[in-house]
Amino acid sequence: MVDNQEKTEEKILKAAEEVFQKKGMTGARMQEIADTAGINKALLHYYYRTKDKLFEKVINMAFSKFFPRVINIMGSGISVFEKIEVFVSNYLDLIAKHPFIPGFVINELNRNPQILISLFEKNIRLKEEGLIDKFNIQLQEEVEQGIIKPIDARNLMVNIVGLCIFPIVAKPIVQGVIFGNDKKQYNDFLKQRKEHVIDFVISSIKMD
Amino acid sequence: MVDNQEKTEEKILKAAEEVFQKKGMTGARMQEIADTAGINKALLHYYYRTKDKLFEKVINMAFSKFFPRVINIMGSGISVFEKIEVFVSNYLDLIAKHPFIPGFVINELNRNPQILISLFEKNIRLKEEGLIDKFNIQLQEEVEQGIIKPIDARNLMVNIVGLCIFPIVAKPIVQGVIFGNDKKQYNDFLKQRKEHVIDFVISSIKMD
DNA sequence: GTCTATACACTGATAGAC
DNA sequence: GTCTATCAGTGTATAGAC
Repeated sequence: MVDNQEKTEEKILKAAEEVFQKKGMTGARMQEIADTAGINKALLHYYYRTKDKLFEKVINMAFSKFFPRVINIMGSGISVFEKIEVFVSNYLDLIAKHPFIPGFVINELNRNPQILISLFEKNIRLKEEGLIDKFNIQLQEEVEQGIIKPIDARNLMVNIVGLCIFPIVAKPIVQGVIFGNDKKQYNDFLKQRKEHVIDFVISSIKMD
Repeated sequence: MVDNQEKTEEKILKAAEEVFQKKGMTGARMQEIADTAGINKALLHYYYRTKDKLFEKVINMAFSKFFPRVINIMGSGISVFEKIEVFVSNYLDLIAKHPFIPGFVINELNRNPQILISLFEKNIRLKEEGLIDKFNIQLQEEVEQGIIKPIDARNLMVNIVGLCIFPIVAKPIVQGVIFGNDKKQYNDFLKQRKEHVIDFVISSIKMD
């Protein structure tokens, strides 16, 4: 019954993803995950002996969904402006597809920072590859050429990712405080964000 | 023993703040809060009958620490550029003083958005006062005067708050991924953030 | 592999003495 | 107000039948 096995494991992971992202590690209940997967609680422990093991798998999936692919755009051979455009566009699409992952990962990492170590082992090592340093070299070249105003790669990258992620992660506050809990206004706001963020960032660093 | 009463309640609230912010609502334990406060678990229930009541008090304190005061800067009589400067400066100081509150509030609000309703009742109602709309009118005036490039208040405010909050809320990722877990580099990064964010935002919207 | 039943520990909350 | 003792409920995890 390899077929059933794979189907069950798939169901478990999908259910675990859903419940963990909604309730968090401590708030999630094995019972609820079992119910969501349409299986028995004991079967959950048959596949993943402990809640910790299951959680580790789920947060690993979440992390690897966001980091490996998109961040490599930074290493491609296009100009800084093009990189900003491609990155923001891809990143916002990814966030739209998985809106709960950024907040979930950030929150659980804050509660237990040592998770990051395990995450690094199983994902692409950014530091070793020197991606950020390489991007910074390109950036400073364009600064010297007078294309871009002085800025360092760390600030720029944090700004870009923050501008992309914040409106989603802080959805209750943005929708509640800024848009008086009007869902439509909030959704319309998100739709125009891609264009706006690209404009905002490039407008900030482009030399007059 | 009014003196002792106040002291105990103070100790409880301080301990509850610490534990709830560190572990979250579901992860926090009444026992740990009692231990941190140096009192008995039963005494906790004597002051706050349930965990929910205590949590509500704590998240209310956290919320009211961030919203009422600083956001009113938007309503003062200074120029848009000055508002940005004052707001970012005050906001980053406030975050530095209470680095765990933004992530705590955002996370708990995501898990239980209805908290916001109770929060609104007990804090200044932003929507009714039309603060954002007033700020937008001022903004559009300066746009028409050719001082500022076209931008709406919602995008600008989300950008500013996001740029301030993100590096703190996502500390494990920023410190871990961007700075290879180098604490000193991360702290140095935070120190230069105030100046950078102000520059970045104004540079983006200032008409050439 | 999948189920039912259950063990065992922990947690929030209360009772009652001081 | 503050403590000790304790209960009822819930949670993770396992045993054992099929």
